[in-house]
Amino acid sequence: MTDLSADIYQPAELEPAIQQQWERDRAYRAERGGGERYYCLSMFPYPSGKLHMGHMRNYTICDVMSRYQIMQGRQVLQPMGWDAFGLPAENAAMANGVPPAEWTRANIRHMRGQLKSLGFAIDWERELATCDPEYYRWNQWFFLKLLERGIAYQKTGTVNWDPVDQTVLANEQVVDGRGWRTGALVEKREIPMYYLRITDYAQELLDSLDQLDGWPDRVKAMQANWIGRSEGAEIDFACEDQIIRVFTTRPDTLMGATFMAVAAEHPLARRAAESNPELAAFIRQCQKGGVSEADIATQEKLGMDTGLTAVHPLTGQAIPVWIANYVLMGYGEGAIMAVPAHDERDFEFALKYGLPIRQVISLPGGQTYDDQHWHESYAAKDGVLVDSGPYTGLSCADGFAAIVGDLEKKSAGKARVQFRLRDWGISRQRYWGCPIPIIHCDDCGAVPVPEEDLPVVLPEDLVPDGAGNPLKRCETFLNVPCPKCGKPARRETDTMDTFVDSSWYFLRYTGPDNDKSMVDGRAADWMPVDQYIGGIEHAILHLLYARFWTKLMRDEGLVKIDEPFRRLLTQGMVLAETYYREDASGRRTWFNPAEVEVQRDAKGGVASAVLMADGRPVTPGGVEKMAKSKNNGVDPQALVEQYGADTVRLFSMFAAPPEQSLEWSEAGVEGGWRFLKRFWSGLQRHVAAGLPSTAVDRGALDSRGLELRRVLHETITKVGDDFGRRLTFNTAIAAIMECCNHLGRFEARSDNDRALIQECWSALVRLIAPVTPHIAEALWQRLGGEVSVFEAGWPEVDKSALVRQKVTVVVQVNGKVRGRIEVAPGAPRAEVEKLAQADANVARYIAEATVRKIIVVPNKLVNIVVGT
RNA sequence: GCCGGGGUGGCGGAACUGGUAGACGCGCCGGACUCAAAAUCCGGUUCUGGAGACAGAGUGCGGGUUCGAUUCCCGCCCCCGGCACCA
Repeated sequence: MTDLSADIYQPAELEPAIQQQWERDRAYRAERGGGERYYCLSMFPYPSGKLHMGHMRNYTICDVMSRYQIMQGRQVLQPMGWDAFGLPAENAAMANGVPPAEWTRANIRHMRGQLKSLGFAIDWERELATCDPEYYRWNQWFFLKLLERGIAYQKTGTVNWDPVDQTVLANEQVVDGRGWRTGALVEKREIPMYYLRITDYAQELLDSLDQLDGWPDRVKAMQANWIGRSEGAEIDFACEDQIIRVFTTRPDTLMGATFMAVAAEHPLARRAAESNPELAAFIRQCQKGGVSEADIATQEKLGMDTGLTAVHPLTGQAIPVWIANYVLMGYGEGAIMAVPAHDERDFEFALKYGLPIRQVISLPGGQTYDDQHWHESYAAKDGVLVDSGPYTGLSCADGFAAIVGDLEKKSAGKARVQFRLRDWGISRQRYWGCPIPIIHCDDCGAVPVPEEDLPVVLPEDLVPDGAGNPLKRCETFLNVPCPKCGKPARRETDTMDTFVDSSWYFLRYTGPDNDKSMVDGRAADWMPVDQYIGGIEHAILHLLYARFWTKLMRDEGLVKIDEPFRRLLTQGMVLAETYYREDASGRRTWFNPAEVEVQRDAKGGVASAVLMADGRPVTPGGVEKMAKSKNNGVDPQALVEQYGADTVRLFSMFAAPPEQSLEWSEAGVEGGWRFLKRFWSGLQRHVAAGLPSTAVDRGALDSRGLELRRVLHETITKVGDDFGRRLTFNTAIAAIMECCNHLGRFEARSDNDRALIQECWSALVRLIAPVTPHIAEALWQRLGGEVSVFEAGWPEVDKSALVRQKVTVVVQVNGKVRGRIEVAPGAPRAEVEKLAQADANVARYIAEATVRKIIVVPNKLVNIVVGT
């Protein structure tokens, strides 16, 4: 049967046909087959409209790992869903008047189709969207449980306030301290919000990081720093009839405290301002600007003396109390004792306002304090206390203990552990989110919605206009009788942080059809997730909240696990070159790389770039993250249509290891396309000559055959290790390409050689299958496969094929390569040394010198150390 | 500002535990095929010198440890991610 069209690689016809075959067989239902379970999960997408390269990369990584596990005989769950609530839908609504629900659902439809065209082994029967009431009702239900347990509670929080639109702004809506739509100067404002006591779990979240062997160390380090456990002391300073409580990690420096500083929101600051208009004005000034930590940390340090003094708990000395904008109300006690000699921020502040600086820790070499050169060593803990009264001469550690001990005796302080982590504020003053199930009654206060009334359904026909939450104007939503007393009451209009939605979706995938409970016994079958894959930008917040939520559900008796994700892979960003033209006023117009043609010089360097439309030059603007603002986004869909899904998948796995950023390159895609064409035609030529009827006879192979077979089995070993352990798909693909190059140079001289070629193709098709599943499936059939290539199993390594007759050993003289010798593997040291010195080029370097030492690394290297 | 990561040929990257720097791919150069081009195939390709054998230099910069450093240590520079309401 010779079908001529089958001789040409035509992914546009091939891929949909293969996909239909998989769909017909329901090939990727998680429950299919037997074997050990493997849950392979990628972070679900926000349905922003179109699939972008970052999604494409994320889901391809996940699919490669899933398919590799399927080929290992495992039962694999690879689900997909939609992180469907959030700000972009409201922005889109403002821009074109479409309700967020409509916009979101249309995007989901479109993106689902795009995902399907990429051929992922997803179990679509488990798909979920967080904007569906069947999903978010469980957010609400669980929130009520947390309220009962006291984990959820209400307190005020600070938000960005746009005074013109009279609305709360997200941090990203604050641009240079101004509201994005109105341009008005943003203010801080305190409003009531719901919080979750994540700080109750701070120690456990920190401790259980140790269990996460499969997580990158850098992510664990970031989380540990974020949680920020510090051991120190709380110290009370009397100030008139009040107490200022501070937390410090350095009670040993207490004798060096020369002033105190409180946050602008601190009760003492407010009280002092009541009788002092200047202070009140300063506090108002501190109220300006955004709430983000980066803004606060980089702003100029400002302060003002309150005129009050506090009493030093040990010396009884009066020290001034200041208001300072670098003291945060949200951390510690909102007040600090300032020790300018041993804290860089206190130092900067003291220098600026002429406050005294008192050194209380000795410095290396008996150095004394120098205003001009504040140095990090001033924060060191390895000196001894000086000028510290009874504590002088103690080490920092002993001073710490002695001072805390004395404070405890005086009831003026005690040792305490403090976390940097703050409780999680989950209230959002936005429409497009999960309603917080609370009813406000004038008589009964904030009343939880009774469980049987859940879900509180979000009306889907509202259109936000930028001036506050439209739920506040939606009478049918707002008006409801109080569940306690039955009098008219109003619903809470705040919705939940979308991080709530994404904190447990991976659990819901295990039983998405259960309308009786949040999760069921199936969670135990699949959890924890064996492999989680997503962007490094989620290293802290999402992953911390998901870990926290899992522990909350455990403590509610819903799951039995402590940690949700066994292994984590954080993928890098997708970048592309940018091109622009600048007009007379310096404004830049950005051109998409697809519209630009690059011209190269004789060495291959970039000589110039021109816009294809008009042939005139454009300026390369460097490689940047794909973004609308730089117009350097490349649409995966267009590439799938041009080259097929397999080529796009191949390139994105080949161009960089998954953890690193990936630089987009059209030429690189072409390279992937050429490889697949060669792979296809090479295999077709072999098939066209007729499939061999017998397996290879290893004993009958000549040296060329043994060499090819050794390369093949080394490749199988390497690819298995790269897919299964190292997760470096780029090197796996390189190894497959290299093996193909060997195979292409191999000339069949006998039927046994042809049987070897069959062995090679049979293995190579299976090795490449996780990356390029469609072509592999098609070629597997042509090789005579009767079941899907994904049921065919992973090729086995024949260890006997790996044995080498000779190895090349490098010979160095004083660390520089001077020659190479061939020896039998495991040759005795003496023989290797002799051969190395006998090498003609090596001999030139050792003839005139004395050999002092010879280092031999077996089967690799000889280094002859000579001296004159 | 704080926390985390990165920097290797013309380009993306490889070198896994301190042992041949540059695998694989792109680009470029040369050749074959073609009337010609495209596609395809073959060869070369870190830089400098040399016809070559070979030699010297070389992994952001400056030091250090070591027989040997892209890899370990110290000090810098630049780029990227996160900083709690973007997701």
